[in-house]
Amino acid sequence: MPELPEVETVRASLERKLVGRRFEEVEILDSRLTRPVDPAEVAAELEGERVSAIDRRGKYLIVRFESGLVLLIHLRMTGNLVHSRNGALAQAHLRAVVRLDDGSDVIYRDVRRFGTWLVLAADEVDTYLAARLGLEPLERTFSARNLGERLVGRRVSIKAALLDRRPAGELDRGELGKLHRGIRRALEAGIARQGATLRDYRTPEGAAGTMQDEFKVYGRGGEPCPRCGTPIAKTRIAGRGTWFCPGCQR
DNA sequence: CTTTTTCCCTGGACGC
DNA sequence: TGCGTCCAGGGAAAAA
Repeated sequence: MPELPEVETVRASLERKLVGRRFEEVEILDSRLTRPVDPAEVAAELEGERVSAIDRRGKYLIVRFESGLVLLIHLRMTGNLVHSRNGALAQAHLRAVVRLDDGSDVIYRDVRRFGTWLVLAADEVDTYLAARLGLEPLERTFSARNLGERLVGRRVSIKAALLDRRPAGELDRGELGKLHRGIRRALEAGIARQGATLRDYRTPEGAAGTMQDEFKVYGRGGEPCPRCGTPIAKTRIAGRGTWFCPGCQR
């Protein structure tokens, strides 16, 4: 599933290929992608637009055009952007195709159809994202202190970052510092390895990431922990599968 | 307000 | 070989 490192990998790749290019022809084949907006309307809005920048905020890709128009893409579970110089022939689960002015194509595939494309005006983007996202974890604005501030009063576990099952609001300063550093290190390692390919994720060049090779517990229920040998346990937190070592991560 | 559950969606794994 | 069931999970929305 595309997490932040995967989305950053996609962003960096598309930035190299798309900035300065014009969207000559846009075809949206799945109406779920733009729902509730008519896909033909979105396609018509995008045609003729020239890309000025590709940014990212959280897991959102932000395609900015010279006109000020913005295309916000979220890959959700299985969304996949591929850059191709040989057309979009017979791709499975093809949901959209963008023909660029250099003759190449950006192909959007999505097995499970959770991904979204949303067109906004430039001045709407910050408001839209701010309502949905917290601080950007690799920016300077994200500090251990403001991480702590956001956890005050929260009683749920910190699973998002660490499989520590204590209430998130009870972390002291030292623990917040460790969590903060851990979040950044994990994200940076993921970006350096082009993301993790557990099943569907691929870079726009079609390559798999390698971060999954670094995972120590994910998907390894019952296997011995590589650090202490305790069998890895699986539980469910906030509706999501969660693996952890009961020896190292109590 | 916070937290939990349900929903969306498909394909792969598994049991019979 | 085939069919039913479960699971994966980001995020919105509904329920608690």
